This record gives sequence, structure tokens and C-alpha cells, in this order.
Amino acid sequence: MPGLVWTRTRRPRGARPSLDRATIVRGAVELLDAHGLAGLSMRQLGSHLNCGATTLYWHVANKEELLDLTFDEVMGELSGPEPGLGWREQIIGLLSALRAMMLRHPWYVRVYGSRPGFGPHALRFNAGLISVLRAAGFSGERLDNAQAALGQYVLGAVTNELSWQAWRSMPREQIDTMLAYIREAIQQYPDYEAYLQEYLLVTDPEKMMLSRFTTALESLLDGLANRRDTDLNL
Amino acid sequence: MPGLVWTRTRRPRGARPSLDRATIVRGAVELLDAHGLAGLSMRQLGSHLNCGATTLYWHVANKEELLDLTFDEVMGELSGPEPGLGWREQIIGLLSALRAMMLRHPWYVRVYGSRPGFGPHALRFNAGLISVLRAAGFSGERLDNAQAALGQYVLGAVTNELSWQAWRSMPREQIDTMLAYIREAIQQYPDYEAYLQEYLLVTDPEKMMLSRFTTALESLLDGLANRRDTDLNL
DNA sequence: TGCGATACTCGTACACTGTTCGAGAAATAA
DNA sequence: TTATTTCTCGAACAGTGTACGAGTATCGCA
Repeated sequence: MPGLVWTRTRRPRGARPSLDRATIVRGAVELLDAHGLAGLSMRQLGSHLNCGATTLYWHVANKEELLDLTFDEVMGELSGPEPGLGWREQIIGLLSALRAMMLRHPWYVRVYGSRPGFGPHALRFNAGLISVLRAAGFSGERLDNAQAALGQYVLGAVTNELSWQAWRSMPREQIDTMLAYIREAIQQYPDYEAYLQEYLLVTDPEKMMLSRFTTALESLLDGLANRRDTDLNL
Repeated sequence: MPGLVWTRTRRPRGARPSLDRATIVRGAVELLDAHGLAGLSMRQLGSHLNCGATTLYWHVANKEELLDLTFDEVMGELSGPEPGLGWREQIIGLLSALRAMMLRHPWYVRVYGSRPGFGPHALRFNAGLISVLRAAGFSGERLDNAQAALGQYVLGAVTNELSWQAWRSMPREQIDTMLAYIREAIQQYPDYEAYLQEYLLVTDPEKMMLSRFTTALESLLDGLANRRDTDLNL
């Protein structure tokens, strides 16, 4: 438990470092991207970086802190709001980039659930979102509500999308038996059956997910726009 | 990998069961509620149920399947839509109950990310949501968009709320050092600073979270209502 | 009544995990 | 040179999921 989690200012007076906090975090992200959350172990990360597993514990307090660091590391892939656009376009741009990042790093949403996420990159991103909203006429509790609603929606949408991806990447026979079960079980819900028949095995899920995402965001922005302080330039 | 995951129809011709699939799942939920996702191990579940750890593997394929079962088990705590209300009230009732369930079982959202969730109880709940939306004038792609947006928002909101809870339940000194770091780091974002000063240590977080949830849902429903087939009885 | 066959229970074992501890190596400061 | 600090890492511990196979209790049927 160091004082500050993300920054460490130590001036080396002794041996040659040969291993760095930043390279450890980068290596962890590589392993996470390649093999998922379960594929990251201290030993495997050690051999990935050509060092002993316990060496990592000199640079990092424990695995939890390492996950915190990877969490903020990928937040660093995001950039700030695009100037010169309307506030809705700016927000959709920010959140679409956030979604893309989360999809690039599928372990991100699973780490999120038990972690605050106040690293410098996360702060920077949130500050950008807040500034756009404030300029658009949100303040006080309405600002808080808008910011929370938007961020939370993105998180849930990506979580849902990833769970859908996991479902589609199951072995074919498992999908088939599952489908047979579902088809039989939903016969008692005619409305739902008609709905699922159409969407359970859609041909282009990526396109559907993106369409879901943007239209839901538009709907949410519609609703939020009516809850601003000023009702100008809608 | 049994044929159907959630149902198993075997007629015992041999020994006394003394252990049941349902009691295993109930015991697993108890352990998860008490000690979190990390607190559920096959050995601990065994001793919780007064049986050997490997005995469980006769009734359950592996831990993953057990998690699937617990997942649907807690979905069984939800009931269908309340008749005699407007569609918005029905939906808010359904989703508020879903949120309350997820908060009762904080492990739920962490399990969700890597799991499809097509158990019978989940199907029942989704069918209820779909039927309300269909009766409210949604169909086709708009129905899909509305259903996805609502479910995804709830998931994200609860995930966010739980991460917030985890943050507030950290040891006090860790919170303080983190706060000091955050306060210093956000000085370069004046807008965000003013915002965080107000909301970082709000006195009644439960109330704030509930307010966020309901107003975001109202905003989302506002936006969705304009994207129905018929624009009647808004 | 006896005899499989079936339905379960569980001890042992294996490979793996996060993490602690303490010994050692290497480089700088005095 | 000596002392001190920085860093690496092998060994060990408790815990994990799960495969295997031996053992036991109960049933249907002869």
C-alpha cells in the first residue's frame, strides 16, 4: 500500500533497474488482451517479461494494484473531446471511443466492477465529458445525473455486448443444444418468442450492436436535453 | 456438459441422494452473498453443505456451470410486470426490482460479463419486459433497441454503484491518501474540480444513487417514447 | 433371498494460483 | 575499501479447480 497508487517518485541510488513499472503494466495489458482476465498470473507475467515472478512484487504491491494500473493504462488510449462540434456530437464521439476501447480490452469491464477507477487518465477523460456537458447547459445535480447516466449506459452496453460475444463464441454443439432449450422454453411467452426468433441469430451482430449503441445514446441524449438548465440550442 | 444446463431429469434407481442440485445452488448463493465471488470455492461449499468437495462434481459439471445456475437462481427472485399501471410505471417497477436484486447479490454483475444468461428465470423476466414494451407500441427494431437500452442501462448503473460502494468501503487511510491525490490531480480541470468537490463525498450516497437511477431511467424513457411506432398515450 | 447394476460419495493427487521471506547480487556514496 | 541502498529471485505455504478411481448404499429383478 504505497501512498499514491499511480505515481511513484523514487530516485535509484543502488542497482540497475532492468525492470520498470511501466513495462510491467504494458506486459500485463498484453497478457490480458491475449489470454483474458484468467490468463494473467504473476508467474506468467514474469516469464513474459523474462524475470522471476516475485520480482514483480518489488515494483507493484500486489495483483490488485497491478490491475488498477492496467485499468488506467488503457484509459490513456482515449483522447479528449473534439472541438468545433455540437455538444451531442462531442459526447457521442467520446463515448464511442470509450466503447471501442472497452471492446479492444474485454477484461476492462470485468475489472471495473470492484474498482473505483480514479487514475489520472480516467480523471482526464471524465473531466472532458464534464466540460462538454457543462458547456452544453448542465450544472449541479442535472450535470451529475447526465454524466452518470451516460457513463453507466456505456458500461452496461459493453458488458452486455461482451456477454453476447461470449455466447456466440461457444462451441457450436453447445450453442445448438442451448438454442433448442431456449426455443422450447420461450414457447410460453409468445411476444418474446416472436422477438427472439428475429434477433437471436442475427446475421451481423456487430452492426446490430453498434446500431443499438448509437440509437440508445441518441434516445438518452434526447431525454437529457430536456433536463438542462437552459433550453437553448437543442 | 449435460444437454440442458438448467434442467436435469434423472430418475434415481440407486442410492439415497442426500444432496440435491437445488440445495447446492442455494448453498452457493449463500456463500456468494456472505463472502463475495472470491469466497466461493468448491471446498468451502462442500464443507458448508457437509459433504466432500468433489461430491459436488457429480451434480454439477464444473464451477462455471454452478455459476450459471446461481445466476438464474437469483433471477427467480423477480416477479412479472404489475398489471393495471401505465407502461412507464411498469417498466420502472421491473427495472427497479432488477436493480434491487443486483444490489442484494453484488457478485451478479461480475458473473454477468462472461455469461449469456438464458436460464428460465431470466427468460421469464425478459419476456415480461418485452410484453410491456410491445403493448406500449414498440415493435421490430425499435423494440429491440428499447429493450437493449433499458437492460443495458440497469446493468451499467448497478456496476457503477457497486464500484462506488467498493470505493467507500476501503480502509479510511487509503481513502484519504487517494482523495489527496485526486484533489491535487484534478486541479488542472477546473470544471471537473468544481463538480467533484460537490459529489465526491456526498453525505447520502444511497439516496444519490437511487436519484441518479430513476431520473436517468425517466430520461431514457422520454427519449424512447419518441421512437415508438405509435405516438399515442405518451 | 441373492445378485448385479446403478447412483452416488469422497480421499488422493496434480498442476496451478497469490504472496511472504530471506538470501544474494550489483551499484552508488563515503 | 566499506557500507548502504536498490533490486532480483528461489523456496515455501496455503489455497484453488478438477480427474480419477475406489468404496458404499440402494434399487430392480431373478
